[in-house]
Parts: sequence; C-alpha cells; structure tokens
Amino acid sequence: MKHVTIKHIARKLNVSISTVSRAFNDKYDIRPETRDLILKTAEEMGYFPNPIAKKLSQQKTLNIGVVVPEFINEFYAEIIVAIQEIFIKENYQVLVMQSDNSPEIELNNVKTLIHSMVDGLIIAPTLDGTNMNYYLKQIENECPIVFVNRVREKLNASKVIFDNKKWSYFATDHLIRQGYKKIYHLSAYKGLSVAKERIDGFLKAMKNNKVNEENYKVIETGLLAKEGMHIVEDLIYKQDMPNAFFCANDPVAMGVMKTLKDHHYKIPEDIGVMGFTNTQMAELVTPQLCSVKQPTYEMGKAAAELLLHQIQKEDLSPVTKVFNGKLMIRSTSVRNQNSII
Amino acid sequence: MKHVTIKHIARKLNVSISTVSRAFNDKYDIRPETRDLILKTAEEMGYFPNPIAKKLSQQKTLNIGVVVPEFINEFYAEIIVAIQEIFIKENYQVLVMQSDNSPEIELNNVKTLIHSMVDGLIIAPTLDGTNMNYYLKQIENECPIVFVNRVREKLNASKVIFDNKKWSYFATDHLIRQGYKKIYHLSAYKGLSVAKERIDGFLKAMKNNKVNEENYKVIETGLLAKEGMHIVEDLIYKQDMPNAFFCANDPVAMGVMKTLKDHHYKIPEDIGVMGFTNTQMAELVTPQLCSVKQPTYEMGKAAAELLLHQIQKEDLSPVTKVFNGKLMIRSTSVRNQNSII
DNA sequence: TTATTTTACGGAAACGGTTCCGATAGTTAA
DNA sequence: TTAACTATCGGAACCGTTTCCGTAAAATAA
Repeated sequence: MKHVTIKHIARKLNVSISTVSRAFNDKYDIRPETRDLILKTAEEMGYFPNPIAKKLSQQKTLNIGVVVPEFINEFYAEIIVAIQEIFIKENYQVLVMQSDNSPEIELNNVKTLIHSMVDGLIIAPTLDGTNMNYYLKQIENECPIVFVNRVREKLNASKVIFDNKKWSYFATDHLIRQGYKKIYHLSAYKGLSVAKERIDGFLKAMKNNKVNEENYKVIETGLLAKEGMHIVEDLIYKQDMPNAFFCANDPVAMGVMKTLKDHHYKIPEDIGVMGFTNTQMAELVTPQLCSVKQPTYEMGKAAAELLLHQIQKEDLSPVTKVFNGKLMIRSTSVRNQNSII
Repeated sequence: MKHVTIKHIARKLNVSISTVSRAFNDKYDIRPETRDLILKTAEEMGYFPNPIAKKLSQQKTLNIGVVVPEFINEFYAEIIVAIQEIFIKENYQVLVMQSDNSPEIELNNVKTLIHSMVDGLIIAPTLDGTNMNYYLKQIENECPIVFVNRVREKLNASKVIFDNKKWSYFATDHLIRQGYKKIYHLSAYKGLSVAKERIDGFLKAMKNNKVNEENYKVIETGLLAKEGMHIVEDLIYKQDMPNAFFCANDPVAMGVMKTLKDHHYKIPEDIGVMGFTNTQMAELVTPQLCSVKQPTYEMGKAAAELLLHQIQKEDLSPVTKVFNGKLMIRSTSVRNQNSII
C-alpha cells in the first residue's frame, strides 16, 4: 500500500511543502491559481491526506469511542446507528467496542479507547457504579464522556437516560386496569439502576391502586429468554402462578410466552404478558406482545449531540437528558380485544 | 487531556529519548537495570505510549476495518463479535461500519477505512459485484482484503462463504420428504449470489425428487418480516397457496407464520414453514421454526484468521473457505411430531 | 599491553502532516 | 520617490515515536 504524500506533490510542482498544505487547509494566504493547480495535481496523483500524520500534528484524532454491553441487542444496535450518523457528518470515526456484560472488559475497552486518543467517549455501562470512579477521574482530566442508559440519575456527569420508573408505572397500571389481579414483575439483576427504577415504578403502581401485598411480587430473573422460560416452569411447579407477568425486556417476555403456551395457558385470557423495549419481534409473535417502547434512536442521537457539544465547545459541564417512552398496547395484555388502540 | 511523553521521562532520568524508547521495545541494546528504572518511572508518571505517533513512525495502524450491510442482524452481529475476538488478542483495533444495504455507502465506508490506513479489511458486501472492481484494484495495490458471505464462489480473492446451494437443497428435500406437495421458495433479491445459489439448490431438489413444475415456484420477496407477511396475504387473495414455504431468512419466515396464523392456517399440519440462518427467536415462536443454521461465529473467525495471515505473512494469495450448516428440524416443518429429532 | 569486539547509549533522521515566522515582491500611501 | 503595507510563499520547528548510525567505555582476544 504505497501512498502519495504531500512531499511528492511539492516536488512535482516545485513548490514548498507548506504551500501544498495550505492548498488543502487555508482559506487565504495562497493564490487561487496555485491552490487549484495543487488540488488538481493531487487529484491526478491519487493523493489523500494521511490521517495519522494529521492527528499527530493537530493533537486531535477525530475518533470517538463507544462502549456498549452487547451488539446483539436491538436497543444498543440502534443507539450505535444513531451515534454513527451524527458523528460521520462531522467527519468523526466511531470506534465501537462491546463489553460482553462484563465490567472488567468494559474498563479495558474504555482504557484502550482512551489510550487510542479518542476525542471523546460514549459509555453504556454494563453495571452502573462499578468503574465509575475511574470514569469520573477521566472527566476531571478533561476527557469528554457521555453516559447512556444504565446510570443513576444523581450521577454528576453528562448522561442520557430513560424514565424507567414512570414507564414501569404506566405499564403496571395498564395491567391492573385490564383486571389482572395478581401480577409478578420479572426483574433484571437488581444491582442495575434501571432494574431498581422499574421496580420502584411497579411498586408505586401497586400502592396507588391499593393492591394487596400478597397479589404482587418482584422476582429477579435476568434478561434472557431462557431465564423467562425457567422462571415460569418453576412457578408452575410451585403452583405459584400470577395472572400477569411484567417482564424486564422482550426476550424474557417471549420466553415466558413460550412456556405459557407450552402449558396451554391462554394469553391474554388466562395470563397477561408485558414486555419492555419493544423489539421488532414483538409484533410477529402470536399473540402480539405488549411492550414499552423506548426512543432508542433519539437517545443515541442525544448522546452523540451532547458529546459533540462537549468536544467542540470544550464545555464539560454535566447535562442530563431524560427520555420518555410509549406503551405499545398489543394483544398479550388486553382482555377485551375491542380495547386495542 | 494532558499526556506524559517519552521526552518527559528522558529528561527526568537524564537519558536519551532513544534509550527510553528501547526500554519499551528492544530486547537487547539496553542494560536491564536501565530498562527497569525507565519502566518503573514511566509507570509512576502515568506514561502510556502515544499510539498515533507509533503508527506514524511504524507505518502500521494496528487497525482493521469491517464493513457489513447492517448491525441489527444476528448473522452479522455474531460475525463481528468473532472478528473482534481474534483481532483483540493480536492488539488490533477493529473499526466496524455498516452500509445500510446500500452499495454506495458501502464503497464510501471502504474508502474511509482505507484512507484511515487500516492494515486490512473484511468486507461483507451488500450486493456482490457492485464495487468489486474497486476492491480488486485495492488488493492489487497490496491492501489485504477478505470477503464474507455475499460473494460469488469464482471470485479470485480471499473469502469465507456458506454452501448455500447444498443446504438449500437439504432444506427443500426435507420439506418434500415430509410430504409437502406444493412448495414455494420466497427468495431474497435475485441479484444476490446467495439468493441464486439457494434457488439452484431448491430447483435441484425439485428435479431430483421429480416434482412436477406446477408444484413449485420461486417468488422474489425480500429479507424483511413485512415482506413475508405481504406475500402470503397476496397469495391468499390470489388463491394460489402452496402447502409449504421455504423462506429466505427467519424474519421472512416469522412474517409468513404470523399471517398464516392470522388466517387460521395450522402450522405444520396445513402448511409447513422453513427459515434460514436460525435466529434466536426461532425457538421462541410457536410452533418452533425449522431453519438452516449457519456457523456464523466460525465464519467470522475464519475471515479474521485469513486476514491476519495475509497481514502477518504478507501473503495475499487468495484462499476460499466454504462452510457447511445444520438443518435445525423443529415443529414448523414436521407433520409427524414423533419424528422431531 | 595492544587490538578487536561487544555493550550500552546518544544523536539525528524519518514518518506526513500543520503552523509559526520571516522574506520577497508587488501594491498602496505619503 | 520613499515608506509602509499586503499578498504569497519558503524554511523550519513541531507532534511523539522508531530506528539507523556512530561512539565511548568495557570486555575480550591476541
């Protein structure tokens, strides 16, 4: 891979290196004819500025780093897409790394990216709090960072989060209004702030509707379809079945639905199911899965814009964007089919 | 973001810059005590080598570029994960870009990555052939490139592909053996080599089993669930229903299943359904979706290893790896439930 | 002891750009 | 006509490394 450099052009045209550089960068300080000649010759010679050299010289990489728990997940995939769209317009490269839901790998990824001299970072933490001290130290050291999703609201840093408590409340409230008397919330790992917030919303809905304590329960389940299947098997075995499940996410809800159907429960007549995050599959399963839709694209975009602001204005003051969702009411949670919107 | 450089260390210890550099790189030409002192001091000062400077000096970026049609797709997501795993071990950074199923964006992505001086590229083309001239020119110019998936077998370049014809044949043959008399193949865009190969396998199975021409058909449908839904609606309207669908991928198959169920067709009794690529959802829908499993992880790994070989051995001679799959026999294609493996 | 090799390190060029400073020539003002 | 200014460009330092080359001191061989 031989590359034409600025020197080759300079020699060929008998001008200085700085003049060639000016042709590509300066708006003045160069005669238009000279500039045009240089640009034309450069084009002919197949010249393209070496970004490595430019980065070294300008002390900017035009790279930004993104760290997410996993790729294979519509939520993060869409966030990444949004981030890329924003930054590509500004001539930034987006380096994406996944931490496989491991805080250790996450920390390594962030270190790798910082050592790669990225101009800024968007971190979607796996487990909030774990590496936060390190991250905050980097922010103090003037490294622009924006957090997404799994972070506490009180964290003193720029972040983009979803109002989990509110929408968990709405989802639960909907189930109660549909006449489901006994509702179990299958929660993600309780160490996650998002899980806690959703539990809060769930409990608040129970209190506000004066549901008796023996008619609701929070069960720490996980985020995988398998885990949804196992918990339902378990509850059936223990004869401890509710008549509605409010699940941590859509995959768990699908696992729940699968096991329920295998055991000939009727959804939504016998048992209601509610998901979270609204994957594409929600509309494809039968019955269609009711779920809380999160504005993933908008959240990714917001994170990118916050970071861009931090970088371009050199203003690292913390900003928080809280997003709202939408309850996608579908068959699995609607007993009276006529009431589907 | 102030960074400690090699010069700071040199000044502090009263040694030369080259000595400090040697401490980090050379295996000889430096006294062990000197090296240890330098490394210790560097550690204390929080030094980390500037990768930009290193790249410029070494004329290597330790970056490799990956271009895929889309992220939100288990097939490519898993391939990316495998590629990352291999390259991270070798201290490479993996830059991933998606082309949104557009050959133009794909070309731009590749150009961006080449201009970023990546040491090599893995390209999963959107539409084989479109930009191939440009890519082949880059290979001639000694840029290591490995192709994945949507490429013709006869292409004279390193590539990792799936034996679509063979496994399309097996899938179709299975449907025929299950007693489905009239089978329609919902194909992806026929311009794709993978679509052509699968059509070939489909047709070969028909011939070998001496199925009458009026009892099979290839319909160009697409790769989205929606398209699967539409085509079934259309066939129902036209009263041109087969009793089995062999679909281009799982999403299309799910769309097909959804519409069939909405119209009260029984799967697999009335109509059989076969997917392709075996997504995680295949096991979660009811009935479970029969599908052809592709070794995505292994394919990604193979592509990464081919590229690594090209880069490290400076040997760009073309190598082709053809992968085989597995027929995941599940309910949607099995009329006699006892015969499920 | 002297000659030769080895060891351990410094100096400087190179990678490919950007950018500051200064110089020349032409232009304008006094 | 002379002085000041402007437009245009060259020279060189610089970004942070690597690496080649040279050299003094130490170690070995003669």
